[in-house]
Amino acid sequence: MPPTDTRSAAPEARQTVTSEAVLDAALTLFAERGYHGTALSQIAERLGIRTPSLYNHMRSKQELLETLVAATLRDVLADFHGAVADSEDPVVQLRAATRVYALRHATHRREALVVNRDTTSLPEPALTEMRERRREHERAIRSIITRGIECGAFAVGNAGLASFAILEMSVSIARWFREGGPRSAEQVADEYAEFALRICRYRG
Amino acid sequence: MPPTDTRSAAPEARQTVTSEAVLDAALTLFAERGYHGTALSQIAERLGIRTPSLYNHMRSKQELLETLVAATLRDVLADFHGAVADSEDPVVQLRAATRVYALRHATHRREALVVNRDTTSLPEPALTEMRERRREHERAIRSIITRGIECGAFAVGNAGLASFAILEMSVSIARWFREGGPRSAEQVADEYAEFALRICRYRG
DNA sequence: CCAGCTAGCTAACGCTCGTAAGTTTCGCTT
DNA sequence: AAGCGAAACTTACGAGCGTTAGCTAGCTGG
Repeated sequence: MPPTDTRSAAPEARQTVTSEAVLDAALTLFAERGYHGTALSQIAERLGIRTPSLYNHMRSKQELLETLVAATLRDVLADFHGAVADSEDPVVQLRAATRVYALRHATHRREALVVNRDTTSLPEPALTEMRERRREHERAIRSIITRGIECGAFAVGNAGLASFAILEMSVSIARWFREGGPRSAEQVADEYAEFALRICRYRG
Repeated sequence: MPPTDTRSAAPEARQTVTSEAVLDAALTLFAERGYHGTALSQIAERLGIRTPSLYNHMRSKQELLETLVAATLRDVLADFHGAVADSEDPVVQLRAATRVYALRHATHRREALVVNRDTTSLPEPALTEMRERRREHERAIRSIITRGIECGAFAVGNAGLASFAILEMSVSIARWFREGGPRSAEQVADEYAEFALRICRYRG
């Protein structure tokens, strides 16, 4: 990720901005103030260019949001499928799935904040598509819990309720986690994976 | 709560809007599209009046948000203090505190969504004040957990992590709960209170 | 060494926003 | 019946938004 120094002190080099840098700046500001609370002028300022120059690297403000959300949800699902591939055991799978999900929310805080706050601001074809991806993830977690109940590993009244609770407590890590704080992202993720199993009443 | 019929079919009565109705309309729209995503014209339209007429019932758009957030956080803290007053037992207190918090998020979904999404859009004196109230709540939950660990009722690695997880999984109820769905608000609240104790590893 | 592409720039657009000022309408009280 | 006040209205403003058009400078490849 290129931080793209807001202003190069030396005037010798023609500074140029990549579309990755635009996405990165947009990501930071959307996470901070929300999509509607962020003006393109603020993104441009952060990159050291004028507002219209942004259009050399993007098609529209909405496209920025769409790209960010789509990429994030794609990565989340990829994480998930990678995590549950190693085993068929619901206990192992739920621990691994929660771990990668929690870990992602600690290490990709901005993405998580934007997805959770501003997905609803997407234009309609994309909105439904993105909601479907989230639902797919939720259903997958739920089915792990259901299988765990069936085989006696879990004891929880309602798999849906548990899956919501597990996912959303993990999401919230993005709100308070700070890199360089008392706990590493991995430690937090391990702890949350444990919480997930406790919610499902696995006596580990 | 006065729903204030958007348009009275009968033209006989001079329809008049109260400031409670304005707050209610703002609450609905802020919850739906976010503070920055909502225009005063939309609030006015929902009330069947013209935009400038809103100023007979409020001072500014920001004041609307401030009022809504302040009232909600006040009620949350009142709920909490009412819930933990009955007992000194950390197990009983954590169950009761989680129950009322979860219940509030099921029964006051709009308020919860606005507080969680748009508190950061508040102007600076209010922002710090509101953050302080949330922190106060979080500290109170954490201290219950810490006391539970000390007396051996709970076994959890870190009280802070657990309190975050418990609070945030409850907050998210506002995102999916629907009145008239398969489970009542009370049932969900009870289940979540149980989740909280499981996270803290109380073998109930 | 020049042509062309890239990525800046300025200027300007049309629109919407929040808000202010002043006016009209209408029900209630006296 | 008159008058007052509340709450609606119209009109208008200045600012800021996202976006377009057209121009310019500089690096790159032939």
